[in-house]
Amino acid sequence: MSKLPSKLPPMSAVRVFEAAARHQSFTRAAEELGMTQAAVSYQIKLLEDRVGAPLFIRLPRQVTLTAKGRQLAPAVTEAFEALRNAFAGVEEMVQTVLSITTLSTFASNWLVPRLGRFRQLHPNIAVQVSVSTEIIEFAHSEFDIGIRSGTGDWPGLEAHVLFPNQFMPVCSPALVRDVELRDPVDLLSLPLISPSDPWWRDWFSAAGVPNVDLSRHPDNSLGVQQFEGMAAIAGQGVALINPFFFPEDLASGRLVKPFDLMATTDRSYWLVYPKARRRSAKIEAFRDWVLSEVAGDSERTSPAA
Amino acid sequence: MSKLPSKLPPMSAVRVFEAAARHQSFTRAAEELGMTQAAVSYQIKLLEDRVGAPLFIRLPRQVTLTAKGRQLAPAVTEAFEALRNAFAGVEEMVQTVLSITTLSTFASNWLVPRLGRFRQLHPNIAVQVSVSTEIIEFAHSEFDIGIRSGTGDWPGLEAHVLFPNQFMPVCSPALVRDVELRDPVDLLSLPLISPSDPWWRDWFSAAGVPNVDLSRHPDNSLGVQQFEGMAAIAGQGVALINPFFFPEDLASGRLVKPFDLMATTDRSYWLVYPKARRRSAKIEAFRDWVLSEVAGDSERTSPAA
DNA sequence: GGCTGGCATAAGTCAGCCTTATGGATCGAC
DNA sequence: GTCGATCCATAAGGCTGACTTATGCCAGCC
Repeated sequence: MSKLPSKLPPMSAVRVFEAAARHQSFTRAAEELGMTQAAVSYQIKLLEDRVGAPLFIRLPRQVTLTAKGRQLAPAVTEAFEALRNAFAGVEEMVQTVLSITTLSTFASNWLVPRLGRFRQLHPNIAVQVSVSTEIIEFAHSEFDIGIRSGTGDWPGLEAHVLFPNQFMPVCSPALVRDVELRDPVDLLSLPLISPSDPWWRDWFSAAGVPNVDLSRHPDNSLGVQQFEGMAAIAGQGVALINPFFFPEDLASGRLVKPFDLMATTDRSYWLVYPKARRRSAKIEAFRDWVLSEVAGDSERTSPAA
Repeated sequence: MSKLPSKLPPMSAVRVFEAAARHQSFTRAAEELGMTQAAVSYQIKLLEDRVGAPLFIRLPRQVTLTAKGRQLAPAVTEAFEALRNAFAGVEEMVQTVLSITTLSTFASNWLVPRLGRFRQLHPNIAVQVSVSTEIIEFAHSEFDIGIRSGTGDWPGLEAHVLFPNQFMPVCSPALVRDVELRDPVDLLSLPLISPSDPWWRDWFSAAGVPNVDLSRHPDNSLGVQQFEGMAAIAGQGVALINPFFFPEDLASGRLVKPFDLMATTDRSYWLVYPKARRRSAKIEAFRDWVLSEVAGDSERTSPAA
């Protein structure tokens, strides 16, 4: 592939040489590198042995580059400058770009509408949102933060609970205007959205209607809560949704709750990130912001209920 | 001078990253670098911690660069390539350029006339000859080899004796054609070249003429044996020279020895170089060549004498 | 002549790099 | 489906070798 790679000398020595050549002084190079003059002398000698020729001429109270040293110095300085730039660029990217993998409905019905506020708080952080229905392993990806549903036991991940994964039937007020709903079982007379969703059974169960038969209902499954909510608003039927995702629609009355009964699960929505990166400023900023937003949600909904 | 130098990550880790990025494989990078796969994994993780973001995505049986890794890799590879080139250039210079500091007469009357043969033997070594009357410290210079006169006790230097520092009066045959020289003291009737040279007293001493008074002779000192020999050939007087430097002139009769008496000294001509560099191929080559040439000289002169 | 500034050298210590060993995960073959 | 091969991660431990401290040397400079 390439002409014999001609092994590079130890990089630590090269780095010391670069500083010493720039300063034409071992002592000042040592200061810059935060080590002693003796260490610089040691490394230079090492490199000279490696190269097979002196790189500095030792004059009484100063050092000068030899011809070989002069040939080497500019190229080395240039290479290190290039490295510094490259790492500075990545460093900036690391600090300013925050990438999130999130569940679809959380993104559309919770995160995206509020992102404007985060951008105002942290104008120098660019948020990249990636939507996925699967849980993405951090080891197999390059996301900074994830929003996922589960029980919070992910090894190696720091997890902050956001809100419970719970469900309640909702529908458009028009759909139930002329219907008398005294008992949960009455809901079965209305069209259900995504009736194949297993949570329906759980909700009826919690409502005292076990072993409900939903096979009769046409399976117009939408799969994504956001769409189910939209369908409900459009009056197409009763959807089982997490009220956290539709605060506006519930507050404005676009969606109504025929029964104020929540089916709870053992799962919640979580904000997670690798434990090792918990000190990252952008991660801290985003986490704190999300948690404060969630706290605001609770304040707004809980006392009102 | 430059914008905050933003400390570079440990170079050893960067080097490992470079190889791993090129191969898209930790195992193959380890092979290239001559270390174990575990060491590569360790260094990569180190760099990722330092940078604050993953650089590789760990897929089942391979690794891929993340966006940050992709941003970093080309720049790093380029920088290392530049370093490799720079060091290769110096390496070549080290191997192919041999610089010598030598005494003037040795250069003109011994070395230069024979250098053609050395070049034939080693066409890939370029010899740079620098003439100096002072002995140059290797620590304060960048010479590979030195030719100097002395007793051979230079600490840190490998020293090979070439021939003794000895003297004999010579002159043009014309100068003595009509002169009867029975006794060394008769030389005093002829013009002496560089009579202020202290070796004259030593030679007369060795010839059984102690405390000779040379103050009468005009002090037309030339200082350099080469010039003294040339003056003698031109018939300007009797010169005290080292016959090693004038083999041709003595053989051809352009110079004659009025008395076959050599004044010896405790000094010799030496070929020296730093002990630490005795393994250098070009130094070995030159040293061996010089010594073989000197051996040839002795063969040619000694049996004849 | 002391004093200062700069580099070299010796000795000793300790961090951290690398190795060995092992485990987990996936892919392919049979 | 099981077994083996491949590749990376991780833990534990050893050992190198990069630093530090201390000292010496040399040359200018007051």
